Amino acid sequence: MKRFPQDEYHVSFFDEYGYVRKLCPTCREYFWTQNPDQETCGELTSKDCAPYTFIDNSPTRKRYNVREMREAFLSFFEKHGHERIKPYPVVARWRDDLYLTHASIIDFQPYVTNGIAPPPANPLVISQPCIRLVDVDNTGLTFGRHLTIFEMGGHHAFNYPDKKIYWKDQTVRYHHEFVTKELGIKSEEVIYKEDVWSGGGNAGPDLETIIRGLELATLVFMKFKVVNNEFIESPIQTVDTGYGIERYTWLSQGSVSCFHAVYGSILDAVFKMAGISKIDNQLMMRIAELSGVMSFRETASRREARKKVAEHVGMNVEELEKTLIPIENVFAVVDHTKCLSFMLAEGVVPSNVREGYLTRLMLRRTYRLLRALNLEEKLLDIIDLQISFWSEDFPRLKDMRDEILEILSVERDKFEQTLKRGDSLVKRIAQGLKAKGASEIPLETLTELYDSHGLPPEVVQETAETEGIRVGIPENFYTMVAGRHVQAPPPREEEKIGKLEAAVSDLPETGMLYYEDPYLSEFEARVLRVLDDQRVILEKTVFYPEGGGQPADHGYLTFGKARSEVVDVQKVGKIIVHVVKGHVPREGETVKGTIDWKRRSSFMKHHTSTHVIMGAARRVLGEHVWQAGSQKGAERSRLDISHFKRLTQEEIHEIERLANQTVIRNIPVETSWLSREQAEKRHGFRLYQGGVVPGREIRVVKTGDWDVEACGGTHLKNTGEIGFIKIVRTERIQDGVERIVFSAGLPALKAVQENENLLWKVSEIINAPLEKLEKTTERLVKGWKEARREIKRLIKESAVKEGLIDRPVALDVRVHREIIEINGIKFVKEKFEPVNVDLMVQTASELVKKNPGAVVVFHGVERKTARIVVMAGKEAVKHGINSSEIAGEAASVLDGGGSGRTDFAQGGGTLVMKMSDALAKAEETVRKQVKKKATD
RNA sequence: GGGCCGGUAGUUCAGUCUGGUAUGAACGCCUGACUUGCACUCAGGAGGACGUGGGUUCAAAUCCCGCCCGGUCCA
Repeated sequence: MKRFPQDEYHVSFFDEYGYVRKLCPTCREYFWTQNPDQETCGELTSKDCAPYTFIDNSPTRKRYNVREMREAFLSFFEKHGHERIKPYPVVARWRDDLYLTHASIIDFQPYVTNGIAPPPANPLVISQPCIRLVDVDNTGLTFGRHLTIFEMGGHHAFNYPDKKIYWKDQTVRYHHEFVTKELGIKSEEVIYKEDVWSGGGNAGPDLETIIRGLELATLVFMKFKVVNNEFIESPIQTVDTGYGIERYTWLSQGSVSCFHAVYGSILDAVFKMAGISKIDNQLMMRIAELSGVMSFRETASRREARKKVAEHVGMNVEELEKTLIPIENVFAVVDHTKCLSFMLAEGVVPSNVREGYLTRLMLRRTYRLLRALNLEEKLLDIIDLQISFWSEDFPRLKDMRDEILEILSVERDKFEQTLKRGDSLVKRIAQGLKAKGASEIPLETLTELYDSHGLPPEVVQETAETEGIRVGIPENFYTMVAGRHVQAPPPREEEKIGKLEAAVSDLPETGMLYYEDPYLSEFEARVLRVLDDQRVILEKTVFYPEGGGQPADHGYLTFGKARSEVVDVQKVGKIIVHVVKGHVPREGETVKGTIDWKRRSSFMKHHTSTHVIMGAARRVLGEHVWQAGSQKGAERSRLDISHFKRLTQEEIHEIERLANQTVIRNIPVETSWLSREQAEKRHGFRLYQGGVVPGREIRVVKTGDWDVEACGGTHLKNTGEIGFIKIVRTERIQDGVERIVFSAGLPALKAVQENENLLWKVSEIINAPLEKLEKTTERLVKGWKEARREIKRLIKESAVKEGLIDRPVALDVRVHREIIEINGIKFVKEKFEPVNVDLMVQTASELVKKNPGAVVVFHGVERKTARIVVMAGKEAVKHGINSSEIAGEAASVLDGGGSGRTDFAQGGGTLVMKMSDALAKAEETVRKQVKKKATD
């Protein structure tokens, strides 16, 4: 990363307070200090520039807990003219480029930082819960320097060309005043380290603030946009600060770990559950002083760091790890469970996609940690502790408590199943390998176990080694797995749109008549442009362009005596393009447009129904239900919702009932255009059901008290016009996403009638009245199964009887059986009519069992195929009989094939009239085989 | 969104690559014997639309193509 020149960091505050710029000899970074003796940058990182010196030795005036620290921060900036803003959700639903809120500035990107929308206040201050999963491996190891969930205190100022709030100097002064005056830290203890910050398409110089080894805040001066790796000056200069509320809390308490400072009673409770009681505080403190060096991505260097810590405290590594690992695990557990609670409180459903997948990974990781601590059954208890601990500051947790616990227990059960399944799978594989004399699981199997069955190699190792099978885990295991997934990205269609965009960029916005009055079906408008003889742009239109899951309108444009058919309508920026077939109007001409009203009105019914069902689903299933996609049709539409279980029949019916109740209530549907910040303020982030909505102004569709969404579709005036909603079926399109397929209006009635027809048809077929359908079907299936069993039994019985080669004449119902002797081998031929392969096989089997010296050839013809079954007794096989060969030879005469084992084979063919030839061939083959053996 | 794995007896699974009788295995269940406690033991028995629909073939649990259901990895 490039460095900025000194000027970018040199603020007048530094001169005024006697700060000097130095170069850290260890990490080669520049820093500013008031202390002339300060040699290094003073930060404890993996480069080990300095140890922590605040452990058991706090530099602050008093001890703060998280709430007190948050409040101190917020009210300090409030006092200095900042407006306090409520935190945003930890799931960044207003953005499509990331899943989780990982910094306070995320709340204002991209609309505010790009100047599209004004900030909710300027300047403002916020304490934003953030989730960062990149440091998940380091959580616990570094005693709390890394957390997956933390609060970022941010005071932000947005400087526009015509309106400056404050910039670098003031930002540093605010920070300095906060830590010295408010917290009481000595000025000379505060070091400012130069750095370059870049992220989310923006960049700028930043100062990291370091006190007693700990980095506490980052003061970022966003003044560049990043375009193609180049920094371009941005017209808006944003002060983006991040104060680690937890780190300040830790500093103020000087506790052994940040977890002690933040989680207090929860940490104690988990230690107690884990039976960790005797913790050597002196030892812990000495470890803590160096804990920051443990942050590494690779296991190898982590071991090195571990060694360093061990030396520091005078223990060997094994001894140290034995004490330390359970403690680190507890640290990670209290962190991860808070993180999970917050994610689930936002309604994230664990799944195999997007933020749901991150939640799943988090849960699985937590569960493994708990297992290592022998605490897996305490998961829900710990979550419950977190919920009550944080609820006072984040009441949503409390509201969502029951849902959080239910989602979690379902997800945990799933994982337990996976582990259980995996365990027996590994055992079977291990036993199979042992049987083959192998002693190690092949790498390919190991990768497959992970990739297809979700079993990390460590888990496989654990199980396999109890079976005495070794498991070698290569260093680059996960890279290798990733290699299995590499593939070319799908080609994009962006280019075409780009071309079109250029061709219409000079035109004014198309008037959207369908918004002014969604019931309008005819209009007149002037043609502004015609492209490629098939794309028509009008000054205004009632044709709805495809968008938001609602298909484009169809219809006609008439002009003079000609007319063209509109087959598609697309939106390019703010221009609406009609794709037409047939005659094409001229530019400047006035045309009359007519849309296919039946089609459109059905879309409107289905679209409003989607919102109605959405509201119903949320009420029946819970607040975690979000729209994951939707597609409207004229007959049938679908709505995908996030939910953690398959929908039951009862739930579907309840959703259907509520939805229709809403139809009957005839609720007015109001649409309005609101500014983004106003819409969010009034309706919350629930608005973004269909995904991110771009632009400064948002169209809000409000269905009374039932549902409100940002939506660009055409809607009915009130829900009563829907008439009737019928859920046709549901399917699970992904783990955690259920698809509801439904019909609205008359198509809904049609759907019901189709089902009814089906019932009638079935009733007719099985000849039972509708009300007895269930009982009768049950009886029929039962009877059918019994009959199958009976047939099987009879075949066996008959086979035993018929299997006697010299049966009593009375039993000899068949006249086809022929027996001849060939060199002491009894050659038995018999025609079966009708053909029943099962019976043939069973009878043959019985026959050779009783007559080991017999060769049986059973044959028969059904329709156009001839079948042959060959069976040889033990003695016959010893005499050289090979059934497979006999079947093959005979069947080839029939223009077919046959094979099997020496004692049993089957064959057949289509030349049914050649059966006698085939049998002759069979006899000939038997003679050959016997003769050959005799001469051997 | 993309990839991979799986669906066979009440349950967990063999069998699928290489098509040819599901003598399928274990556990569970039923009957009986032996025993009275630790996964009792022994003998016998019942229990299968091989997920589903097509195709290929003389012949499909097995090969090919849809679909449904479950699992899992990646972004």
